[in-house]
Amino acid sequence: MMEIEMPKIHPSQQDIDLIDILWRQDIDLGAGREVFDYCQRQKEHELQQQREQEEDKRLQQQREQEKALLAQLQLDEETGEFVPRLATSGQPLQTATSAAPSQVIQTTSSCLDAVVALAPNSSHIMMKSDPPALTQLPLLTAPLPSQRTSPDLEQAWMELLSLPELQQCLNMQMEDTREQTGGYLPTNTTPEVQDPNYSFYPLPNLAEVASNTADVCPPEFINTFEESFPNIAPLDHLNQMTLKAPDLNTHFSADTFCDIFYPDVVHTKVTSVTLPCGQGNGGNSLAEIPNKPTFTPMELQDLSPGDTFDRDNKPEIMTECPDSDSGVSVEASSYSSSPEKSMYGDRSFGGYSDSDMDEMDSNPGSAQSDYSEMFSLSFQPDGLQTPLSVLPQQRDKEPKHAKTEPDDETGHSESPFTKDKKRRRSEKRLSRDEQRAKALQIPFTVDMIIDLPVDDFNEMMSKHQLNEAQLALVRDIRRRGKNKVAAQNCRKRKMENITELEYDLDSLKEEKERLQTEKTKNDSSLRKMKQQLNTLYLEVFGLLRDEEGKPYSPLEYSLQQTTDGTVFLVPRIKKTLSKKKDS
DNA sequence: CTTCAATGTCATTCC
DNA sequence: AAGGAATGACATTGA
Repeated sequence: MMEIEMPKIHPSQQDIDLIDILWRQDIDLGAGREVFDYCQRQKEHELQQQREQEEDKRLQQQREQEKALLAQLQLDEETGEFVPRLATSGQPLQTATSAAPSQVIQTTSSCLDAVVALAPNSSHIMMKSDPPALTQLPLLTAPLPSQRTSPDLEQAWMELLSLPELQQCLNMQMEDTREQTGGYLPTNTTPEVQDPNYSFYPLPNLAEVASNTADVCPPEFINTFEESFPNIAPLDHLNQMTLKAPDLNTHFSADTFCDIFYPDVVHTKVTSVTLPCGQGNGGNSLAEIPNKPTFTPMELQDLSPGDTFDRDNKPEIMTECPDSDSGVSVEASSYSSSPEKSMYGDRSFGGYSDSDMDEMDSNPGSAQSDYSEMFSLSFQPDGLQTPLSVLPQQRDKEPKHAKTEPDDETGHSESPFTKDKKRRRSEKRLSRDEQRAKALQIPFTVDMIIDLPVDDFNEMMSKHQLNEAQLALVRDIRRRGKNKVAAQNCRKRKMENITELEYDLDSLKEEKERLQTEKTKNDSSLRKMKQQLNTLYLEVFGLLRDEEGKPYSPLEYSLQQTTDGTVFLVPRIKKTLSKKKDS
């Protein structure tokens, strides 16, 4: 898999990087790493640091620009777009409620920074993300380090976080959780107020993560890492070692995310499961990754800031969230006048509805190809309902913009995974709404929802207490189900009509042919009869004699027959004379 | 990569 | 008025 192209007199950058990788993987190179041009590496390191400083400056400027932009924009509730803020309208986007604990505010601001840092075009980042979404972040960010795909990945993030249904569902679960726990979260009652606290949950990029981890990871590891991925994209040969990036992130993610998201609140919980970032030997973990995904589902849950909200009391939240993003329809968003709708309401932002969510089910994005392989061991098609179960959906989001399916192109044609994927696809195709219903824990089967008569349906609904999102989903499922059948019938009818019309057309063609044949026969017959008549006429005319016994001239006389069958010999002259008189 | 058929979905109209 | 059928239009998906 790895191709080592060593034999050059002066090792190139790629060679050095490759040596680094090998070294960190504890692969015996037969000599110390310094042997492979230590001085050059020092220079490179200095250059790298210089570059980083410039990059930091740039990021700083970008953050300021973003903040300025935020201050000037206002959310359009109807279109879900940001529009230039009017002087007197609306609340400041970043208004923190008085009820919000200080650490939440702190989280928000730090998150903003992190988000801004993440996204080069970070205006896109101004999407909503409700707190439960945080539960997804570590796991979803796991593949982040493979930053050569960062544009795709960022886009995937944008899309994921922008999903109205995701927001809606998560938001509702947030509310449920808050009700049960009386949690520490801000007790906002209006979406507008809620927005600022939930709007910016960061997706730390690699650089950010690395810097944040500096206090727990040995500097040399960081340096090594930074050197190894100085400009990650160009390292093509690293593409064949895709395993490393996720691992790096797994090491960073625990503390990093906690620090960024919940500097105070979450830390205690997370540290109990913090991955051994501080061990300092990145090489070992790098080498382990391909065979041993660092994140197990449980770990992912533990690392999820979101479960801080109430992990103990409502573990099912975790199982619900992954799918719940797909469970809420556009209408759900609109019904609840949720902040998400105002952010990306209706279809203005690509029209993400529950159907859009489903698309994620079957289309792994390019950015996650490595990712899917990484988690192929722990991934359950739909069974575990661990946070990982969000993966297929998230991955499905991709193809809209990255229509390739790198999973099939990675060269890892491991049949089990491929088969599993195909199987999941077919399952997904059969049970889209079922997955949604499952995600929102709808207590009915989709068939019941669709097929029951209205009265029975209403009765069934009245027997269960469903929240708004569930109701909306049930309505959507029923509407879609009915419409799906209607569409099938319609197409069937259309096809039948077409078939019938084609049959009619054939019949008419045959009829036409038959009539033409008949016409030809009749014409022929008519011609024959005319001929016979003419012959008969001449014969009869030839037999006629005048008083002197001479035959009548055909020029002067003609035979004419009246309606009663009597035949007269009529002189033609009179006829011509009368004609002259008329004229 | 393009094309095409099948299918799902949405919007709209009508009953 | 609500629910559903019908259907055109569009998007997605897989071959």
